[in-house]
Amino acid sequence: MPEDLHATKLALLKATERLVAAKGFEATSLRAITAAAKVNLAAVNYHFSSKDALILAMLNRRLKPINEARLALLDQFEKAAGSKPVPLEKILEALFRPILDLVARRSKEGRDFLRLIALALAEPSAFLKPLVEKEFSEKTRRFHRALRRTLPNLSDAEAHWRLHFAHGVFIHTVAHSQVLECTSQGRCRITKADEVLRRIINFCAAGLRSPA
Amino acid sequence: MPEDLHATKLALLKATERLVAAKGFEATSLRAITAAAKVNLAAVNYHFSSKDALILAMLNRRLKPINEARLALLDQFEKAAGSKPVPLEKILEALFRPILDLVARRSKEGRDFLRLIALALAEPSAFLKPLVEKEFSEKTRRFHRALRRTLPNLSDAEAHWRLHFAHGVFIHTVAHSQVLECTSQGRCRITKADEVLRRIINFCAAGLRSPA
DNA sequence: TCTTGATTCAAACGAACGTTTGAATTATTC
DNA sequence: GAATAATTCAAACGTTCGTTTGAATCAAGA
Repeated sequence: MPEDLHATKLALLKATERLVAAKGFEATSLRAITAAAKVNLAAVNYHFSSKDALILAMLNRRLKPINEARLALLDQFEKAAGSKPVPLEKILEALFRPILDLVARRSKEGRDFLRLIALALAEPSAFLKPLVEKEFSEKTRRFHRALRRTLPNLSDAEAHWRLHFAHGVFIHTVAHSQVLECTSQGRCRITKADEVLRRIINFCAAGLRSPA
Repeated sequence: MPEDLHATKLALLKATERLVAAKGFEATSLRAITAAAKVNLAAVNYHFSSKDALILAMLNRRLKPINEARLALLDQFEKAAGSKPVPLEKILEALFRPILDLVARRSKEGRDFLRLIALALAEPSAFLKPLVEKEFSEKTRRFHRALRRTLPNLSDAEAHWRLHFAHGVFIHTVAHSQVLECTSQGRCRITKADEVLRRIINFCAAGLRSPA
């Protein structure tokens, strides 16, 4: 069943990704998308039934494999740790590496995707809520559990707060990297995934370990 | 010159703040704004000349006093420190307290404003760029300098990275607090400004102090 | 080859948008 | 209190939007 290989659908998903990242959800028209994808205007409603469904499909196409990779990495680190808790730095690596790898592997598409996450989080429009909540709640639960095993002196609430903080570091850093490039006058750039990962993990690990 | 006291302009600014925070920039129409403000549709173009200018005015109305308060606090702490560097926690307090105080003082309006910052950061539309860059670059420069005095072992670039991280913690935490409330199943709430401030400062200070 | 289903296409639909207009109304000044 | 400026108002402008339609085109299976 080569549903996703269908040339028209794929072209639409890619064009949507690029244009929405550049212009935002509402400001990107179906006419612009179909023109960029070189397909007919009616193709969107034919293949996806609506603009909202197209955008959801576009976000899901990237989100799903990334969240699977995150949980797979966490699984792997948990197995490697045996009965012991997973080292804090490994938990953070499982959380952040899949997205940063996407940036490194396919620079333009990866960056676009990060902008889209920031957009989706900020966008108050209702149709994105289910996706954001589903995406966040399940993943957060798993990582919250691992974190409490590794840092047992953290209370349940404190672990939630700090995981939220760590997420903030990561999302803000990668989604608004142009602000950093601007304020640092080009001295700081998000190019090498491993270097950025190391900096972020270093910062977050210290914050997470901080005594109350 | 009671420009800002003009009832129509003020009603428009307030209604814009509320509606844009709830719906986003593009999804909020002038018809919805003028209806909520109980003024005529043409009042926007008469008083602000365009929708974009209205939104910029609305953002500036909140941003300006907050950035002034941030720099004033930093000044105050620098004076108090005399010739010594400002304590790290004081730098962070100067950076974060003015916004959190707005949340505490006027809960609804403060929260709306934080959503607006996240929206403005994520929004790729061009007309916001000058405001965001102006807002960030000047303030960041002052705080970057103070940070390097307090943590002299931090390289110039490292200080930029970590200040960016700290900003991420703060903005993400307050702008997307509903995600935290959701994933923690209501156990974590952004209500008491002082408690949130303490948690954020504690996390960020540890991250900033972390050895390379 | 003919038929059937899937896909593409040009064209149009109604709705909503930001903005403009010019007259009506209100406030200010002399 | 008349004259002048500032503001409000209802109505309309032209544009763009997401979606729908029905015919044209394509791809196989019988």
